[in-house]
Amino acid sequence: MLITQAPKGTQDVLPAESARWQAVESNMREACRLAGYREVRTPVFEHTELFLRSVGDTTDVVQKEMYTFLDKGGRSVTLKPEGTAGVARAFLEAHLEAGALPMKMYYISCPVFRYEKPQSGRLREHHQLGIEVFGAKDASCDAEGIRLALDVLAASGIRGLRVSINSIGCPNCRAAYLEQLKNFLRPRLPRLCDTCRDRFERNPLRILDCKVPSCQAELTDAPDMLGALDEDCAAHFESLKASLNALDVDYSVDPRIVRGLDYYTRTVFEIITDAENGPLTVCGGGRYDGLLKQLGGPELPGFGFGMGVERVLMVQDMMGVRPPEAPVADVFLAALPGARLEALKLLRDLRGAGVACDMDHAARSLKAQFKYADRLGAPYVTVVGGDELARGALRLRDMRRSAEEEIPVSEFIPAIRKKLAGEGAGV
RNA sequence: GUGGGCGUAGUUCAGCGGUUAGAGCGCCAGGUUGUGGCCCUGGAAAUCGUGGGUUCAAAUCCCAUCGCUCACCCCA
Repeated sequence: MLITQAPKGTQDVLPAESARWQAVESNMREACRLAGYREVRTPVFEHTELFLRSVGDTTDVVQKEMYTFLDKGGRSVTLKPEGTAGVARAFLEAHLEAGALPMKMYYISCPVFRYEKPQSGRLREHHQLGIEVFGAKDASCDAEGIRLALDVLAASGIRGLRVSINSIGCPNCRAAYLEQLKNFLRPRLPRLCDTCRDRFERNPLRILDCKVPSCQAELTDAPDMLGALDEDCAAHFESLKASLNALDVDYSVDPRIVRGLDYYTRTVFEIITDAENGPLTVCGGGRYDGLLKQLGGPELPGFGFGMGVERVLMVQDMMGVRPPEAPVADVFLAALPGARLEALKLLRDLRGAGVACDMDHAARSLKAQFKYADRLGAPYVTVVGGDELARGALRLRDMRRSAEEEIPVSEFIPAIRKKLAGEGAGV
């Protein structure tokens, strides 16, 4: 039994996996650079009050999933359960509304925490990539964000995802719709399932998404939100669809997309794939025009999304997308006894010339050093020492071709660089 | 929070009442005293998750507990 164990619902990213993370992250950075987003980093924890007022104090996320605790000063703080609130707070605190608007920001592999029972694709700590834009009211902003998310996924080798969009209107038309929906449901309540009856007061929109067939049967004539949008919200939704078309985004309108965070207005969307156990959302987001005002700031619109890094990697696995493994070292220096200091000097010279190289640090036999080099994936191993070194040369072994040659020390670095440059072209 | 499944070498698993608990892969060593991968030989490695109970006898049956995992809820 090990004396240590990672906390429930957490995952280590071990050296063998970290390159995959970095690849997704660099795809995000590049897409954001091209689209004029700049990185923002905010604290891992915030005042609990921030989430109560943004995410919403009646949501499941706030009511039962937050990591909330008192610090030693008696302040209630919470590990962030999502990315938007902290960025909104930072935007307001730094008075970025006084600068150029819209302000387009992104974040990379931001840890987020939710106290849930872990299962496939769901962790207590996971990481999100995302964007937040403040001060852009047009639906072209929403479409641009969705396009960006798809571009990041495509660059990460993932295709064939479904984009589902919906509009949940503004507080005015949504309130009217909810009344309409509840009036429709009230007489049918006895025939709905237990969870739906529970949802009636808490979150009636969710009932539309119930998977129980008998509930679905009751809902065939239910009013939908899209039909209840007011004029401005309907126009915004039409504009969103036109913008997505302009950006070549294939989407479908899904009136059941709701989202579990209170701050959303108008546009909500999800990017979904089919996992073994059913649909899996890899990215979700939408518009939050009332958020800054609600936090005591100016009335400025907002839009953003969060993308789950672990889920993206999961989809890559499902689709067999596996980035090629880069060797840990391009050249491994296998030192013979008595030549370790020579090897160490050569190591520094090679690195100074930009060659990734490594050597043994465990006084191992030549055989063991070769074995280690092989496991690092090193394409070249150089034997340092012995007769060759005595006459001013090094023996270079090409591990894949099992061929060896002797190179004078003075020509060694240019020679190895030339070989590696050839590799780069071939790959 | 509710409900399933599973805990046996580093790992994937077999064994499911009866001597000293096995295998594949991995690991270490040797075959090759200056050379990896393949092959051969040998070796190390398990208080059978933990605690209690039943039994002449428990990895195996029962109970509890902890852990992992999957689904619901919700979400990335």
